[in-house]
Amino acid sequence: MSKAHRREKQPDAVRRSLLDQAARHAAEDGLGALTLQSVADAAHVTKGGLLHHFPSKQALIEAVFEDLLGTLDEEIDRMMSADPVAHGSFTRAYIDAFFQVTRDGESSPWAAISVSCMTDAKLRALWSGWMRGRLERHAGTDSDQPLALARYATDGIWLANLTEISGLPAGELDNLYNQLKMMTVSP
Amino acid sequence: MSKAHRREKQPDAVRRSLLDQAARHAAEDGLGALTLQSVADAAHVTKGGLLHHFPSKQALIEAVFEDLLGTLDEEIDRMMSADPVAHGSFTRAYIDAFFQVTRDGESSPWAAISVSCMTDAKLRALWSGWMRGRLERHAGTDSDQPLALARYATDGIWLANLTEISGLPAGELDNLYNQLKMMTVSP
DNA sequence: ATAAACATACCGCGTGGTCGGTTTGTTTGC
DNA sequence: GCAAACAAACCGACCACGCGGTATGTTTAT
Repeated sequence: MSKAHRREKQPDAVRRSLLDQAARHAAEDGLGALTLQSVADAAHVTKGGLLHHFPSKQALIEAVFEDLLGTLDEEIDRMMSADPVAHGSFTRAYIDAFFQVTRDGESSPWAAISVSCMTDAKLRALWSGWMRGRLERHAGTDSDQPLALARYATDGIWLANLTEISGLPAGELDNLYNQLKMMTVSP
Repeated sequence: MSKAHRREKQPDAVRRSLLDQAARHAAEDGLGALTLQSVADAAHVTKGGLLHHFPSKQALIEAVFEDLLGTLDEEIDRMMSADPVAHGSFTRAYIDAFFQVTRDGESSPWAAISVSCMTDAKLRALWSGWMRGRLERHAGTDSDQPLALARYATDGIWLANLTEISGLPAGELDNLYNQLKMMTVSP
């Protein structure tokens, strides 16, 4: 019994809240368990209100994913601009970004979403498109094979961290992080 | 309109068929799209018959996963026994096994299942348990950090291969494979 | 006045799961 | 050897529920 239509209209804030809550719920219970009702409730809006912003469930999910990709882009750009060395700068930023969400654990919106993303063809395309674009853009500095291997290993670690109940031990995580970072500075 | 109850009873064969068809459907359309009805149909049994073998959908899925883990175990054991070098023998078998299903692409039962496995807490536990047990068992030969990194990279490659629409190019796959194998023979 | 931003009520449908019955196998008693 | 008795395998009809989505009303902003 929400009364959002009696209060001041704030479409942007509502939309933002919907995206955030959808990401949260997906991260907690998996994308499969995501419900329009639960998201609407969490954002203090009715299901009808949600469907006004996003015409379908699929549209909502894609919007969440694109939003997440956007913040990832910003973060990586920020890190890259702070990196004095050119060679492997994208790979280092990639590693840093993923270890950051890895340390955050399940609280990170990325947790379940990017995993469940594989089940959805559209999201898969979005992700691989993002990755392809990014690799093209940094072809000059990040196309070496050892760098690719470091990125793959990062993905694997991130994946393993999700499967483990309480995440990988912090010490081991640090070791892996350092080793990966070293891989990016070789010729 | 199945008439399986009129024909000769063959519970083992039916159970096997149910597991296979469930794995197939999950691999094709994702675990989320898995339906008791579709699995039962594919196995030429009614939904009631299916629920006689597996008391719930969850039970079916877990059984499929355990079955898959069993075949993976066999395969890895077989490969390890054919490996003359002790150091890193499990890691090599692990790499080989995963590259095999990677090359198979979506046709492999592992495709969608192990991805969707992350969304389900029970399956996650099964997988991490399997991995933990295996690592303990081969602690003497496969506990080096470079080996762990190689395994993580394998996971990452396998994951990337799923996200790409038509899989990674075969040539690049071979390069990565060789590089990983070389990582396992260092001191 | 008009459109956007919501709420409310409702529907169709597919789903997982239950239940009682029917057929086939297997064991037991004589 | 042969029924009777019991258990396992399987069917077919059914149900309750939750889901995504629609249609329409009401409030607010411009």
